[in-house]
Amino acid sequence: MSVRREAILEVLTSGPGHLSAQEIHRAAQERLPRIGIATVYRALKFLCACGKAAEFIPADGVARYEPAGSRAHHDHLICNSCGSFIEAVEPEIEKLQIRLAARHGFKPSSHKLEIYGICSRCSGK
Amino acid sequence: MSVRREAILEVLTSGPGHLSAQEIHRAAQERLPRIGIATVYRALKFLCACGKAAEFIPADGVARYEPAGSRAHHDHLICNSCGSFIEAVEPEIEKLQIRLAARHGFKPSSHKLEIYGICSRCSGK
DNA sequence: TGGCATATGATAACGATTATCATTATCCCA
DNA sequence: TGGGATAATGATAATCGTTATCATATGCCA
Ligand SMILES: [Mn+2]
Ligand SMILES: [Mn+2]
Ligand SMILES: [Zn+2]
Ligand SMILES: [Zn+2]
Repeated sequence: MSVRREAILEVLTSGPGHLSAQEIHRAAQERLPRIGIATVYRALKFLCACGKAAEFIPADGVARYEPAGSRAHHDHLICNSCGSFIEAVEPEIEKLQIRLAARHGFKPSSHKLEIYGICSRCSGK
Repeated sequence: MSVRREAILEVLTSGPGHLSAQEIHRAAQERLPRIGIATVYRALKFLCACGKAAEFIPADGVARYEPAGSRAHHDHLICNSCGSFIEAVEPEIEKLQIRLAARHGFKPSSHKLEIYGICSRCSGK
């Protein structure tokens, strides 16, 4: 773990989470002003490969990253209005997914459940 | 509906489904050799807007399209080995998703469930 | 037929990501 | 400790999917 990779992991764990590579780059530049965007992409790939970060790609096709390893799996509720990500998990859904896959002779290794809509803050309640 | 938009809709409904824009372009060129890629993108946007097609973006970030309107909602099992898309639906999951969202004060408008793994053909059974 | 809106194709532009390559930092052992 | 292998870095070019632009073509109705 080089000093930049440490810094990027620190951005992931201390920041608001669910950041894009560009956002991570901007945040990292506050500590390491000369860090390049290529280093950020390389570090993120490295951190994902060793299980310290996880990448996911929402409907706009831009990859986002969050810390992993110590954190449990979860799904995302994504607000179409403010863009915020709400983390949620429903164990029953997880179980049913496995059964659904099995019913089709499919061996699941990962899954992505994203629910798009309007968060409580944006719906003005 | 212009002749090209008809042709592209025909590609969507008659082909193997879950095609990317580039794949749709290639297929459409077999009937309309001079059709441009820009027309394909425009037609796909048009068809999605009027409910005749649906776009979804899997984990590689490349948009794929399928016919819509007459077809019911479904989720996808995506094979990491051969890239095939298996359509599946589990009504119980659909219900639980709505409850999960409600629990967070979230008003869902759409969702995407993709399960990645190995299909029965590729697992050699 | 003329006029105007829409559709089209070629191509430039764009944003995210990856590849390249020269330069630096880091590691490891004589 | 020194120096050479090795890995990491930053600048930048290249790539890929997608969108924007613009001139031309086509369709449609008065
Ligand atoms: Mn998350
Ligand atoms: Mn489908
Ligand atoms: Zn919101
Ligand atoms: Zn397969």
